[in-house]
Amino acid sequence: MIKRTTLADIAKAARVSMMTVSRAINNKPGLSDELRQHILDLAEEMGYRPNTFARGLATQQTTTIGLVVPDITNPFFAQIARGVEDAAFENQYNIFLVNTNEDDVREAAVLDTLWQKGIDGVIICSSRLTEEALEYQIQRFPAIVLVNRELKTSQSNLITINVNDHRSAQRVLQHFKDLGRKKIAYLGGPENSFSNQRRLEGYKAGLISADIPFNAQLLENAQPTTEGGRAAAAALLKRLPEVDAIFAFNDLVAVGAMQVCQEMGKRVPEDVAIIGVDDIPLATIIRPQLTTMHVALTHIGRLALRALLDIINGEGLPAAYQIEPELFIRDSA
Amino acid sequence: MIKRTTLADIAKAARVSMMTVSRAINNKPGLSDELRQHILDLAEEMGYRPNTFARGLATQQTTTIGLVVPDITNPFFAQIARGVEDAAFENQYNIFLVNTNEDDVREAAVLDTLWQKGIDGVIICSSRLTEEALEYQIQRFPAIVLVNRELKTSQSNLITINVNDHRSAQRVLQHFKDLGRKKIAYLGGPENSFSNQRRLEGYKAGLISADIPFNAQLLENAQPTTEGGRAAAAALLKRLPEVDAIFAFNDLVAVGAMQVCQEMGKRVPEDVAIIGVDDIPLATIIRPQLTTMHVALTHIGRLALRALLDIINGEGLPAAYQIEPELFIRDSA
DNA sequence: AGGAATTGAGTTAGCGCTAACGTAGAAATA
DNA sequence: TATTTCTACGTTAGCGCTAACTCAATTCCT
Repeated sequence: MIKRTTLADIAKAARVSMMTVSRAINNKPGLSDELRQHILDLAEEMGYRPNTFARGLATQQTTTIGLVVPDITNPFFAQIARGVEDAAFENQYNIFLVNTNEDDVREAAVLDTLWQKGIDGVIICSSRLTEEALEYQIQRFPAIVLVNRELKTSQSNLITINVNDHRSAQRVLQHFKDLGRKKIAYLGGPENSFSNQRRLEGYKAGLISADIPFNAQLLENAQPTTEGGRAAAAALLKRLPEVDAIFAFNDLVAVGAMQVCQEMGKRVPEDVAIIGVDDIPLATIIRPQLTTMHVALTHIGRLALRALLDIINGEGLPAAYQIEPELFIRDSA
Repeated sequence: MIKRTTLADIAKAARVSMMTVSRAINNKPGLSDELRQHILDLAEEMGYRPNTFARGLATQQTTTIGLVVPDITNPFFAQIARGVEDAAFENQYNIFLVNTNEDDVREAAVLDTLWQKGIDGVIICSSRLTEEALEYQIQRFPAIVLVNRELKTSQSNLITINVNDHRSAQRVLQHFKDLGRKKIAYLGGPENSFSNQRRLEGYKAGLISADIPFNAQLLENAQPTTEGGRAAAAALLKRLPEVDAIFAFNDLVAVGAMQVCQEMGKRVPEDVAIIGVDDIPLATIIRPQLTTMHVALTHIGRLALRALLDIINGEGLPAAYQIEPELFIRDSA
């Protein structure tokens, strides 16, 4: 490994003090243009790159943030992560990526190690921490952005970004109503999921608008995977074979449900119409292509990073962003 | 934000020197057990967490590594990343994640910023850099692991991990032969991809074993996406409608090809048998389920991290790992 | 019992960088 | 001309931590 060129090396070569070099590198005033250019040329020539750790120690800013996701393998989070990373790259920030594996103990543990690194802020996606634990984390980090999670109390160093799940569900119900469907089931996600609760409310509100009475028999909880969708759909259709529409917690669940329908000899969308949420790539790969509530995931990622930088830079901004999803009508409904 | 507890704070509270506290925290010899315990208790009580940046500055070790992938949105890399991160978590390492967007200029740029952070090592997946550029990177980082990329020269701080693409292709051809297929096409990946070249060689070798003459008409290059697979398969089948087997560069290409076949009224696997590579989650979601060369992706990720730590810790080890994929026979062939 | 080896600390210096203050000389002002 | 104000740099100190050295007190050996 080659030895790094340091500020001191350049200072010696240029026969000036380290401070002068520092000023030149950081484009700060206090030296003549010729000298600045000379130092810059020298730095270039000597292959100088500032050591960000050392700079971080001195300035207490690391230009590094943490990104906490349940599972990067899930395309939903992968898309968000991609958006975050792209925006971070543009702003010269680096990101620490950690997976919580949907486990709140591990989530607390990784936040702990992240905090040790002295990072400037964290973006936490779909946190499983309790309200209390989350508040503790918020007061220890300089800046936090919460994606897919709400918090009752508001803090000055916190911004939340949430999808409008309520409206999303209502829009789906609206579409089912337009299609003339009456037996509309909801294949919900994990019970402790916040989005699930909001979508359930939206589902109920949608039923009221469509003038359809609520029926608890049409509800089933599913793990947010294809397998979970299969299991939940199988249970649902065994209990109520006359279901003619399914609103799924997400696209994976929707695909699982679609498979089960087809295996039971039901045609999609003729016999059962299915709508998912998220619009992951799979939605257009599967046949029939999935009608789904499109959520601009990479956009959320970019927004999350910008929001975080806004907090770090002390700009006054909304404490909460609401993302409006859009119904993408394809072939399954 | 709360003020961090530092070593100095504890030293003052315990009325000992900072060094004594440092020794206690890092479990180094040189102090009595009682004093050590007392300091540890105090540290716990005061909520002390070492500042890893400061430690990194002093020790020149950051317990941080970089992970460079073309696109975390691609399930192939997401799985590997997950393996890397899991193993990193177990070893108390943190990872910087960066996407190159399959662009060699951006790849060089992110490696540059990574290097500035003074990280202990990098794992680079599917590097697009030239041999020369890669060698430059290798000599500037303490440790490097290359996944899905070979290098002619060998270096002491470098380990490569590659899938046995040659054998993989041969195994596929073997299976097609067993199925009695004769017109076997290869839908290759990008021309500059190393795996693609190796698979093409394996394909040719497989043809020889199967006693089938090589026919360049059966070759088509595809972008490694579903869309790319569709385009390539369409071109292929237009030219040579009698194709009865397709070996695809990866599962996404295979799925695209499968769709095109079905849309043209060909049955899979009866009329056209299709085999992919990688075994991403999609392979079991799609219908018919995809027969594919299974590659243990998270295992590769874990292996990559362990290999990197081995280099960092100066353990003598193989310079190259070869991963043997396995044929998972499902419904498409 | 006297010197060597060991134990349990403290002291010093420095990782690479920057904030804050200091200072010489030139230019501007009175 | 004496004084103030800039301009262009240099000096000092410190971010939080650790490596390497020092040193006093105890233990051990012959």
